Amino acid sequence: MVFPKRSTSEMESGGGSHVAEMPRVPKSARGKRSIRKKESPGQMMCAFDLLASVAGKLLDEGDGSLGNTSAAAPVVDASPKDVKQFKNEVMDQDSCNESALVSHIAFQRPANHHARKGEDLEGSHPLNEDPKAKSGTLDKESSMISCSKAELGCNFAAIADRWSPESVESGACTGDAVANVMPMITAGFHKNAPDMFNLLDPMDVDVKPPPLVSSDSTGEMPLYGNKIRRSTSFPRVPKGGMGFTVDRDEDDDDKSSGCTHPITATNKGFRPNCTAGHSSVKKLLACKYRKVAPARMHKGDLSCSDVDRKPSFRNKKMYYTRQRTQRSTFKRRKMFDRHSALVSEEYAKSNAKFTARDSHPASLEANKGTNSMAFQKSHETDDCHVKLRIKSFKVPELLIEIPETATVGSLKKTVLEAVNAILGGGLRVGVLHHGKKVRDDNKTLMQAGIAHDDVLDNLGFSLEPNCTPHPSQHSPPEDTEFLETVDTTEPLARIAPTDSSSKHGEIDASQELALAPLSANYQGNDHDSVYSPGGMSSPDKASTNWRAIVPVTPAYSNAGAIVPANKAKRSPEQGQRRIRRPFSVSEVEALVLAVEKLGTGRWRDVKLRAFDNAKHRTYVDLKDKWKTLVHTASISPQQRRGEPVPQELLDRVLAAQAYWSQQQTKLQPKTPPLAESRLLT
DNA sequence: CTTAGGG
DNA sequence: CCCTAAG
Repeated sequence: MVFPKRSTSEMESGGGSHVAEMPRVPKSARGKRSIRKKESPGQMMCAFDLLASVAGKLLDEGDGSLGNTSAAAPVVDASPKDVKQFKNEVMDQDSCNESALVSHIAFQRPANHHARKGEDLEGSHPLNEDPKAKSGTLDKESSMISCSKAELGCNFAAIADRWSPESVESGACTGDAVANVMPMITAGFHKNAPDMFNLLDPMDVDVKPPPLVSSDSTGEMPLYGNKIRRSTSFPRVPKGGMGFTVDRDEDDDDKSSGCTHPITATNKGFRPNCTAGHSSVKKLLACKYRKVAPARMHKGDLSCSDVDRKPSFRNKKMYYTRQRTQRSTFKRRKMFDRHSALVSEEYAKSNAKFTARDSHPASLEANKGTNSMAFQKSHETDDCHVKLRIKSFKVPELLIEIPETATVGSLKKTVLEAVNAILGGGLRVGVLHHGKKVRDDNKTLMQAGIAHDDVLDNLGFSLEPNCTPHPSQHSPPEDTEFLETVDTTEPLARIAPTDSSSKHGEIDASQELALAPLSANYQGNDHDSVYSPGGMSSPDKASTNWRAIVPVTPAYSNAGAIVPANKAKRSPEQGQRRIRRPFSVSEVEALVLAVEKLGTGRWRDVKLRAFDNAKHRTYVDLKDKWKTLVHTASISPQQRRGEPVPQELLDRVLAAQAYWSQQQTKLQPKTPPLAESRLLT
């Protein structure tokens, strides 16, 4: 048989030479893995990404304490100067930002806060205030808690205002087209604080933010197009069928959630370095945080609950800062979790404005569900395109608790993390039209009244918390999965955030978290149809009402409660088992294909080759799956359980298994690789 | 971090 | 899937 299709083109470094990839290439021979990250060409960054990236940079550069190498230089002594520096850095970064989209991050001091705080911040890092005093200072407005901090020993008071959807909306709508919003992050200080310094400058948004929405020619949302379409078209793939092939680069489901990327970033981004240790961040939203890490919320993961319990792949990757991130460690994450002090953030909401302009005649249908009723694009044909630009998103509030003794670097890190977390997973995008929330995701823009000629100022976007209140609700995880998330979410929006990877390849989507990821990468993946935007498939899930915010917010709003609450509820922190995600036939196929080519024993490569986009599915998972496949293939069909795997695939499994094990043994003695070629034929 | 295996 | 031992 012809097994391994040995194409010389393997990705492996050595790759080419003869036939098949060598079963085992010495690591040294392999290219640097870290570098291997693939980048997807066509992706663009969206506002979310930008924000995230900014944050990432911030973090990254932030201070040595964060970095591995620079560990030595804890930022500890913060002199006023440091702060300044910090600020500058930020600004610089901001300006550098490729995309330029970005927003500012400002630290504000609560007006009523003690002056000291401000001082501390500015002056130096370690804040020596009396914790108590601080907590006392909380605003009344803030629903959050002071208590928790005490426990934590954090000095900053966390403040959280809960925001209601309404508020969000209103904010969003407001309208000046131009207003930029900056994500404000309130750390310990109040949000309204009078004086704040902007760390980042508002960039000109002009720069073409990556098209959140616009792209012209394509007609559909550039980025997301695929996804969307797919979703619509294939609400769900029948289990048995092999709908899509997973095949290499594309497969997998995770893509959908945009969250992923951002999230990922987050996690990775910070290195939990202990140095900073003290501060950790916890999201209020239980979900957020966790999710973040996991990144994917849809499918199986229900939102919050399951997220990523263990640090596994998902978290790991954060391409953001580090290239190598792919392989970043769990450790970080773990550490992070552990130490985390807590930062609670409120949901961030944000709004964005965008302007719409004319556009091409393309259709926007993409976002609408398949079934739309009324008109499709009845209008004139001319401009069916609505171009929008989101100038910036504001992250309304972020609560962060951090010890006074924390370094500035840790503060940065914390903020970054919080931002990433939010971006990553905890948010979904809402669309507001004339101040009203447009909840029907299936409507076409036209139907929703968002026409090219109308849009400009009437359209708003909001970021809403994306967690689900209780995982329990979901029924079959599969079905439900995504819906929640999607539900309210505007298709477009979801899309937007995405692509992290594209940018520099850095961000991976790994995280499951967040928003729908959309990275281009995923295109092929959906087979699982994890998310069916349309939500059409399952009735139950129906959009039900998981409106984003509603349920969730309340729960978490009590800050005080939150912290403890989360833990109490489920401290997923360390570990719950990951949810089970049976391999689909297409995934199996992809696996088989990859193994045929790469052989057994090179799981990391298999992962990269065929499941790079599947955030969940670690190489260990793949190896395990292979193990089970081999077993499955060995037993009688009657004894097999679960979704049946086509016999053809099983046969290939056995053949590949046999082939590669043979190779392995052959090589052992000292057989030259060449031998294999003969064998093959 | 990866692999390989056992649980 | 998880966990661990070994590289």
